[in-house]
Amino acid sequence: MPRPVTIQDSAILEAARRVFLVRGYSASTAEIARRAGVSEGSLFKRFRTKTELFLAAMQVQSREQEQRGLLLAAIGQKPIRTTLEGYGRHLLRHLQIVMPRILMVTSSGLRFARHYRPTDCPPPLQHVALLTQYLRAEIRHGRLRLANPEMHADIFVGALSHCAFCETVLGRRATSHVDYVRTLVDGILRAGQPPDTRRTRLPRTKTGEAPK
Amino acid sequence: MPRPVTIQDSAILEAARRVFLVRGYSASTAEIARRAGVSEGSLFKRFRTKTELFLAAMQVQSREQEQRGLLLAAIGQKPIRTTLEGYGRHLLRHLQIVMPRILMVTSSGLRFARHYRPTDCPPPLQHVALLTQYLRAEIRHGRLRLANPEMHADIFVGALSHCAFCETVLGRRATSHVDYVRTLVDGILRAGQPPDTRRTRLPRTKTGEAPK
Amino acid sequence: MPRPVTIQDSAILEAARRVFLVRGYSASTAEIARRAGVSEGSLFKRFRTKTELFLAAMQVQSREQEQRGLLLAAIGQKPIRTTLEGYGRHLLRHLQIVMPRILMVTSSGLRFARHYRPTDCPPPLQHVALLTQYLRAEIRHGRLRLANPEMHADIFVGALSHCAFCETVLGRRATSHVDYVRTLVDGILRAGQPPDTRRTRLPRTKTGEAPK
Amino acid sequence: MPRPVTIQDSAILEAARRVFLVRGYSASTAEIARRAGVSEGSLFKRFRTKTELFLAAMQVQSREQEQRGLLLAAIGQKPIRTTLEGYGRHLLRHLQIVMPRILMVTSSGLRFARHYRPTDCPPPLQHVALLTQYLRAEIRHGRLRLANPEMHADIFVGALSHCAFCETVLGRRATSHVDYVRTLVDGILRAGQPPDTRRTRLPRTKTGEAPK
DNA sequence: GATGAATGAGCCTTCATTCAT
DNA sequence: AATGAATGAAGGCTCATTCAT
Repeated sequence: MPRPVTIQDSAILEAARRVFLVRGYSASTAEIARRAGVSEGSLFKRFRTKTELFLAAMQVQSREQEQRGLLLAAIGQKPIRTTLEGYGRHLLRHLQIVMPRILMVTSSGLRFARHYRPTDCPPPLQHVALLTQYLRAEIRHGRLRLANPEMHADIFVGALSHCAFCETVLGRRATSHVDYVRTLVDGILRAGQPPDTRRTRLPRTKTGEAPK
Repeated sequence: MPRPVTIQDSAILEAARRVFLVRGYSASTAEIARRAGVSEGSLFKRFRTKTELFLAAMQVQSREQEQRGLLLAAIGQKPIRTTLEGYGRHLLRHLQIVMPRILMVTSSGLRFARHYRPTDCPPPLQHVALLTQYLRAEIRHGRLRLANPEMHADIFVGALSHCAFCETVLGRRATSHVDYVRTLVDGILRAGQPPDTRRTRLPRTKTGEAPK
Repeated sequence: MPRPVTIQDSAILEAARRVFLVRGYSASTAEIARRAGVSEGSLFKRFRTKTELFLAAMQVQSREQEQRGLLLAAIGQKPIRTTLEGYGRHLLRHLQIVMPRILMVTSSGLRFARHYRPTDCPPPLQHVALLTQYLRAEIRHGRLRLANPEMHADIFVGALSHCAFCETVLGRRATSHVDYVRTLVDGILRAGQPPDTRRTRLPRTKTGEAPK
Repeated sequence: MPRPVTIQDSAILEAARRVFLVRGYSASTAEIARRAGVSEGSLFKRFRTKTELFLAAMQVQSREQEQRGLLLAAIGQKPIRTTLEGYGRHLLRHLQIVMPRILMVTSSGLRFARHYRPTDCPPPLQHVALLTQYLRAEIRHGRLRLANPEMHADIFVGALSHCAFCETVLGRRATSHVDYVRTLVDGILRAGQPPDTRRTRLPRTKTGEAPK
């Protein structure tokens, strides 16, 4: 009757995460073991190699499927603004967690591709794809008018991603996330209107004309 | 009278850059020396420390001041669309170079703060500040109408930054940069129109209303 | 439950001593590890630094307190000659061990002061102090007559120290230690007699007179 | 017509000496060159190897022959006390210079023997030999009575050597050199008197009897 | 003759990994 | 299962020495 396992993988992974995110991939396994309150031997019983541990620690276990369900369920039902703002705020929180880890993996010298199954679409693009799917559906329902939904999805995700990126690289910043997301949603809702209409409101001769 | 210098710092830095950007900060100085066709000893004659070499290699020598001049000179003169698209394309090219290096430095485990003067505005925010300055000026000239120029500048820079970020993390991608920038510029030019006005043009019953 | 310790610090120290005493401080840790039959890694698990190892190896664990007790217990009891000769022989043996190490540490380039507490009396002077204390006590007991006990103690220790020094620098030598010590003791015992008295016993016209 | 030599060996040697005596044999040739105000190239033009430079710097160019002449000339002429004190003071000054170098060479890992021509008698012993020769001569002249002149010479040189040794190892010290030498000379002059004579002055039963 | 740029061997030290208990 | 002692393969860095000018 073997002795039961007393060391939780989660404890190791959390310690590894804390250490790797501060010291980079070059952090030593010794420090991680110490932080996890575990012997180095145990570490390597669970993760055969440092790289394996690193990738596991940087892996994100998220409830993305759930959010995906919520977004798709809102199609044609809930107000677009409300839906997009809710999704945007969720996505930003998610990216705040994911971003430092992506940075770490990318710059570890390990190829990013190996981190995710090669068949999967890589995470940032997944969000763009999902949002595009939503926007297209709303367009089909006639609730939204957009010439290029994929581009807009990309800009929307991109801005949030950039926000998370800056916070990761520079530390906290002052901008209100709620306002930030709202402005992004405004951009999408406004895009339905043809720019020509608006242009009449500004001095015709000087501004905003497309280059010939 | 001593033997003339035959090893250029630039050659070392270029080799270091190539190696570091692929293998990360953990890349060995031996490999860098080999790539530069130089002895390890010479490496350390020029850069006393691996860290020093790393930071020097990741440093960006850019002609940002020049672009800054171009942008500010266009105020009230050149068409806004042309100016913004030109600036956007330039910024994207710049970010493609800068992004991988920022990533590397951030996640090297070296403390970022030590290597940039804390009084300086950090690079990504500099671009936002410059663009905001431009947008405000055009608004003052009555050539543009924007409720929140800073936010828009942030979204503009953010989207480009994200674009560069994705390319860095995932590798090349297909999207046309020209189109991408144009869509972003559209967003800014369109933003002058109040969303309320537009909303009346879409079927009332389906869009943007508060959830029942 | 972990693997039991199989490498004794003493084994490492002994090997280090052998190597350092022959090759000097510049001896390589690799050679020491080889001599100790141990991996270099293990070396640095025990001694964090080459310097630390060096100083530990040069440290002397001696039973000086014991000898101190013996000497002081003899005051007023055992014959002075016997006591001094015994102490002298012991001191010489001790110095033969200490001398090469002092030499090594002194000229290693490491600053001596950092490794001995500045409040402590440095080792060679400790012996002088102890012997002086003994001589003074015997003088107080009326068993010895000496104008300058400290000077005599210094000469006594000095001669033995020099003996050990020569052996260290030149290698073994022939002189009988027993005779050497006896002569030194003679010097102290004889010193009680004023030189003037003695001088009369030698042919007046030839010795020690001031030059005409 | 070759360009004349502008760098003096003596300047290099002096710099080397200063550096080696402080930093030990591990001192770098770069530092020595810098201290000497000379390029590393020039250093190695003069001394083919670091070891060669080291040994040359530690070599002593002294006027020992001169002192030898003075001492031997005094035989049977000048008062013994005056002669011995003069010689002692000279020897001490000499040893203060020689001692640190002997320490350095001994602990450099280079074999001491190689430093001096193997046919020569090593320096400390040379002094003992010379002094012995002098004492024997004075004994033959009937100006001195000593059972064991070699032993006394050895003690005399040894005490001075020890004095220099302590100063080298510990730094300056307070003892008056003049007094120190005088006491040593006293020891030799006194030794002529048989210890038995003196013993009568002390309580017979307790002190100083030779062990049976 | 003098210089200092260039080198490569080797040093101290770290660290991922294994292994005996 | 869990420990931590032990290891050996690098890694960063230094330095004596050479060489083109």
